[in-house]
Amino acid sequence: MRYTVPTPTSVDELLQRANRLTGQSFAQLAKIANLHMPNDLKKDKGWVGMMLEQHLGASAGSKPLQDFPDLGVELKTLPVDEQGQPLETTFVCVAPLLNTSGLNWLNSNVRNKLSCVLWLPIDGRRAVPLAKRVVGQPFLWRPTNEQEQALQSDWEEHMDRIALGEVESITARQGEFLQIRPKAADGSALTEAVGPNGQMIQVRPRGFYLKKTFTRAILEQVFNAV
DNA sequence: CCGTGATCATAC
DNA sequence: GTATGATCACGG
Repeated sequence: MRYTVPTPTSVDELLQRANRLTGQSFAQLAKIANLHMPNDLKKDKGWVGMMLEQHLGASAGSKPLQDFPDLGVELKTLPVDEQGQPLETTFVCVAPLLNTSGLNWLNSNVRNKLSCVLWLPIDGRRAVPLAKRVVGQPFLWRPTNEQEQALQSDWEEHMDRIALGEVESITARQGEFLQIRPKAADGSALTEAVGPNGQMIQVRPRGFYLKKTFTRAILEQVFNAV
């Protein structure tokens, strides 16, 4: 039997539910959800995120939508170290490589996903057994105008390259806060893109990721507000 | 294969 | 030490 929670009908309800997870260990939460507790995340990289989705009643599925479409809220776990600093970049969504002419920042998937995020900091310390790690203090975040402009600038730079057939020349070093990196099941995954001479080429699918400097600033803004 | 959830692990 | 490029699992 699968553990299901009804999808929250308000942001307040979602926040209350998220707050109740604070301090709970992954072992406790796995038991409640009737989930197998892996020893590590080597072969279960998305385990924590999916478990927490279940606890919060996120709509299942892999649609390119927010986790709580009716509330306009996206859920993101953020693994942090002992000092509360992000341990990983944050995946946002797949990067469109084809038919990009009608796309702009305002209708982009990146903006939609990041317009309102329920961040769930989690203990990401590898030295701590997975079962003993705990959920941190969740918080709801909307980008400031400044943050959104920075993201838009990066997004436009990346999309220009893609539109010009330069996807293969994009590296993760580009973009101040938003980077593009491969995103695939393995090296055999291929998708179509525009090549340097406007022809179709096959490339590894790409995804948008937030660099750690960006999520670190969000954490500081929220927890170290002076 | 695509998009969801991400972390792994090696090159730097 | 850490970021980049690679990879893992799953539902559809």
